[in-house]
Amino acid sequence: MRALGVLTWRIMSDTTATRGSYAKTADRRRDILDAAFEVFAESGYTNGSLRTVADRVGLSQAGILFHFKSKTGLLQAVLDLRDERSREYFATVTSPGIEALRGFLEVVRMNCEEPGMIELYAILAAEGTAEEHPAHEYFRGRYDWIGAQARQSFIVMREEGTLRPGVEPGHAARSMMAIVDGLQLQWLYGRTKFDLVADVRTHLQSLVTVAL
Amino acid sequence: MRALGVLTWRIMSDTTATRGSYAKTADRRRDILDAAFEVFAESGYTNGSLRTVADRVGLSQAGILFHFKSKTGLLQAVLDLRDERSREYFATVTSPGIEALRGFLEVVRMNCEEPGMIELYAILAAEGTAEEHPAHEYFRGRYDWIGAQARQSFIVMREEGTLRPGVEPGHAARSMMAIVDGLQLQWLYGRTKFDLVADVRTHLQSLVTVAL
DNA sequence: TTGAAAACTAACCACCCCTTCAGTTTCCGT
DNA sequence: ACGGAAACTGAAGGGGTGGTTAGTTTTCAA
Repeated sequence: MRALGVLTWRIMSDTTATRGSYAKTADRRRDILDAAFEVFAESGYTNGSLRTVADRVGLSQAGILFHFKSKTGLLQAVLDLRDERSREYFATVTSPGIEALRGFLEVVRMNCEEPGMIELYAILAAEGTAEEHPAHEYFRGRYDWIGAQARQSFIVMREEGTLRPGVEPGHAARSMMAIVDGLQLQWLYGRTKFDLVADVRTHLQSLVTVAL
Repeated sequence: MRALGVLTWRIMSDTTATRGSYAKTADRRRDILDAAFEVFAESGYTNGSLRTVADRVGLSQAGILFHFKSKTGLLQAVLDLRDERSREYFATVTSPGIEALRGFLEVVRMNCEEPGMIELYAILAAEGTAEEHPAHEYFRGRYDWIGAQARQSFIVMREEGTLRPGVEPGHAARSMMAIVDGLQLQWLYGRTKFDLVADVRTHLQSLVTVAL
């Protein structure tokens, strides 16, 4: 009887596995991710420490390593979470062309309302230029994806005749991303106050003939 | 006699001071600065270590702190040295206007030939967004200076009628700096090969009516 | 209510960091 | 050639890092 019970448990444990998380665990993980987002945005990945993340969320350092098995794992989770929104936003709205550009502008506007977003990407993108950096592949892929997406939009617009004459789609795509990154950096130094979204729109407007 | 001698020495030491450096010291310092330039360009300031600088130049870690009293002192020296060139270049060539823009393009071209330059500024500019960072003031001042300089040039050109109609000098200046910073970042990720100087020139050309 | 898994902590490890300092070697003016 | 300053080293101090582990508390299903 008992032996049979244990056997049943063994079998169940092999199939249904380990019992699952507690109710509040999901919230905890989210708290940790939010704190990590802040810390990485302020100090970057290498310089930001698990300890400060832990302090900020009211846990021990080992505690957060229970939820995310390593520091790089935590970074990955942060990036994945933040990617989710813009990616799903793009998935619904976008077909290549003027609408995609407007969507891009919209994403920029959204990021401006959560300044941590700008800090995080500015710092990590620079830090991630080193090939061994855990975020290197992420940003390489990101630039590839956005760049290709944008280029495709400009190509479509050229065929439609809405691309300003003489503008090369590849250059337009690169310059679009560059303007955003560069302006964000200036914005972080905060000396000169300016409307980031307006500046980006002005630049995009110089590339196309239809109103944005 | 002896007491008088000591007195004289005291007086001399007050005026002519300490004897001065050895012959090869200047070269040593230069070697250290070059190595530090490399290390900071690769890993940034916080992450780059004095030890790797020391190893690369064949000195002990304490040895390089004899020449530069602290790590931040070393960074300052690196920045000062690198600033020297472009600053003196600008001082000779520049009066605000189209010539200043051409000079700016020339500086970009120069930096492209020494890629470490691009790495260093991309990484440090992002790292330096934190207010307590030793390079923070440096970059704030740099953006201020270049931005004001550029804006002045665009204003002059507007009066000359060589600024493309509808272009606002402030936006033009910001976008000019942004394009460079942003493209440099893409260039560091190196996936897409492109001519950085050509892209910058194309952008500048979209702002003015005279050929660059 | 009980008992086992999940959640968490404290302590520790091994490593790297910048800086300081007491000595040692190298240079070089006299 | 000598003597003292400059140049440099090795070791140690004090601090912070990510990661591991043994043990404790909390949750929750049966």
